[in-house]
Amino acid sequence: MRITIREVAAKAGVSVTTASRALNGSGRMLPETRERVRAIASELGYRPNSIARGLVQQRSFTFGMLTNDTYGRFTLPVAAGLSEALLDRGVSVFLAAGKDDPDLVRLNLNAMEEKRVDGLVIAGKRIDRGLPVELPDNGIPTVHIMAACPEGGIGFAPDDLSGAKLATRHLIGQGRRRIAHITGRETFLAARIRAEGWQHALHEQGLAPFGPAVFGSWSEAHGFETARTMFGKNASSRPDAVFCGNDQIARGLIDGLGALGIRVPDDVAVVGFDNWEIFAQATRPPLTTVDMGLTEMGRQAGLTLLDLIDGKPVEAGLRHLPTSLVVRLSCGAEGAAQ
Amino acid sequence: MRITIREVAAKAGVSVTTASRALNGSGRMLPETRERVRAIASELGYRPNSIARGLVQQRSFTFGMLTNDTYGRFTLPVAAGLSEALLDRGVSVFLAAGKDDPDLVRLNLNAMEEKRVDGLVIAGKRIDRGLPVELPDNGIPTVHIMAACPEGGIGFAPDDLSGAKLATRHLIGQGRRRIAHITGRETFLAARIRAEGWQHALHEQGLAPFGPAVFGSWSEAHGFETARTMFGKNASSRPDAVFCGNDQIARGLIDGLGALGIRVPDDVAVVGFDNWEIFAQATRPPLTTVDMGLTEMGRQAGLTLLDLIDGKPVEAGLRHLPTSLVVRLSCGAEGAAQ
DNA sequence: CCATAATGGTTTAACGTTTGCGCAAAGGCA
DNA sequence: TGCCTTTGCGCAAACGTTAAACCATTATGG
Repeated sequence: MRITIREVAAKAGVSVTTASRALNGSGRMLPETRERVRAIASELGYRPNSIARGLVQQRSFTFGMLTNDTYGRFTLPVAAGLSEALLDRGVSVFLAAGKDDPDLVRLNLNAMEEKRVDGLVIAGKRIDRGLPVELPDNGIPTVHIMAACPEGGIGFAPDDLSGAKLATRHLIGQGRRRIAHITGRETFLAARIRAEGWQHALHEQGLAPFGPAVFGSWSEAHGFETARTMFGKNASSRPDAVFCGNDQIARGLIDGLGALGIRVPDDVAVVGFDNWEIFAQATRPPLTTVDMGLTEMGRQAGLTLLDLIDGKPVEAGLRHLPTSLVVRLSCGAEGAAQ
Repeated sequence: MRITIREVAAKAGVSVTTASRALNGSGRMLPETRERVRAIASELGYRPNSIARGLVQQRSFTFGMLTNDTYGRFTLPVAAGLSEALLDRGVSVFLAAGKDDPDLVRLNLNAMEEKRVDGLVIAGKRIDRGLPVELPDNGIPTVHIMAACPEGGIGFAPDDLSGAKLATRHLIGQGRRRIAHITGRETFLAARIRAEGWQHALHEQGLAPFGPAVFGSWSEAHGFETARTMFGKNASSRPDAVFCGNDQIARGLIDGLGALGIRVPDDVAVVGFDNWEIFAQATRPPLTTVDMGLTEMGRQAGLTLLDLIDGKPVEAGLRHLPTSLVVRLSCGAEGAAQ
């Protein structure tokens, strides 16, 4: 049996209450008493029982994170930021990676309700789709990350618009003028917004988009194929840079260009989106790309949830977190980071 | 305030005790009474408070998973299997993705102790390294997944040996005879074992390994470079197949071969290891690779932990779980799955 | 010197469950 | 009838902690 506060109190010769207060830094008592209790607690290896505390305080010091991202590409950075922000507040995070099966989601949601999580993070893969389940209003403070955020809810998403502008402007800054855009399915809001950012940044400088945005799947295959269709023609009618909607498309494009004997970044500069590090770094050449700040997003979501629980005023709505450009070699910049 | 069992009992006109027993299917009572209580509970939307139950039963119905895999490539499939196996037993899983910082690990470990997790899963990236922290003997049942397993502990790992044999035999079955092996750092036990499996499978058929195993980093770059060194010579002294130690090396190799004008699978068949799906599928051609059964590993770890907690006899030691070959196109097989 | 406040605690109740034990009523058996 | 068993349920304690209320003692202010 683990050691309880009762035994600490007994050994210290004080009441359980006093021991509790000594350890929590609350109440009034002789500094000497507090120290004695603490010394004995650590000597005995006492660990407060978070469950018992939870029962009386009506809090579990526990958050739940529900996601449908099976590969963990988005989930894990978010979860890492979340955990990290909560660690020193004593809050742990349940992770339920539940695919898109409504029944599974519901079961997980149930489990979290029974566990009395203090807060809920709904994390998705796209900003215009929510869970495959109507979230019952269970009174649990909730934030949404990269997932559709219901009316009056609180959401976090990357600022796709300025991310796209960042990438495009950088290409312009590198002297590129004929900048194309290859991206994912037009049904994705993110794809439409990024395309819009690309156009904005170009118009800003009096440049015209190089053709319409090429929508397609979010896959390498799409990038690879588009290399052929876009660069197959005579060299004079080719773009000198491409901003891609994600890193996979960018990589497919680069590989496709390689197959056509077109050099990156010499002939064509390429910028991706997502900064999926393990992937972007391995691209040849390493991929310049827009970082969505997922870890920071997780951190902020955690802090916001804490505020919400503490009853602090929290503004509803969607927060677009700043993105940043990670410059590697595919854009032709000098002195790029590896 | 959430609705408690007290209110259910009151509305059903029974004592709290009877209500509890009705809902848990324990005790003796009129079937009619049991049904009435249950109906009222669901009508009221009653959710048992897992915290209160945990306090009296001295269990939290909670596992902790500690990992140092930042990308989630291994962690998320394992976590998915774990959660899934535990869901219908009412157990949820805390995830702490803690890099390799000893202090962070210790903090997370502390948090889990205070949360009174019933079981602990230590998940790593390699089978010959454990946590950067000496695990205190806190009496919490623990299993290790893809991480060094202390004396007398319980561990799960892919069967690297037979996985490597599987891959190599498949290449032999495709008519390949000059089979090379490119893999990761020799300091990794997994690299040495896979190399051994490769040799075994060849000797089995009276074939000699094509040169020594080429150890290096676990990266695409290593595969890409080795394409040059291994295939740069005259065509007669080239392998006709390569078994790679992971999917990244395989992909690097394939890309490198492409750059040399060597066709996969026509000239050289390639098999990887890991079945990192999103990656293997996007390789051109799609990568035949060894699946480590990570999800199944998570599931088994969960079930084992449950047995351990229930006091059932569980044999100590490392369990090597079967791997399977996922045949795509890079090995030249007919009728391969996409 | 009295009223009041501060100090350093303790006592007691509470959080929402489960569970060992008790107990009345009904049934079975000789 | 008398005794034992079964049925159906309630009482009360327990899990480990926090927190509101209380209390005796000592210090403070006018």
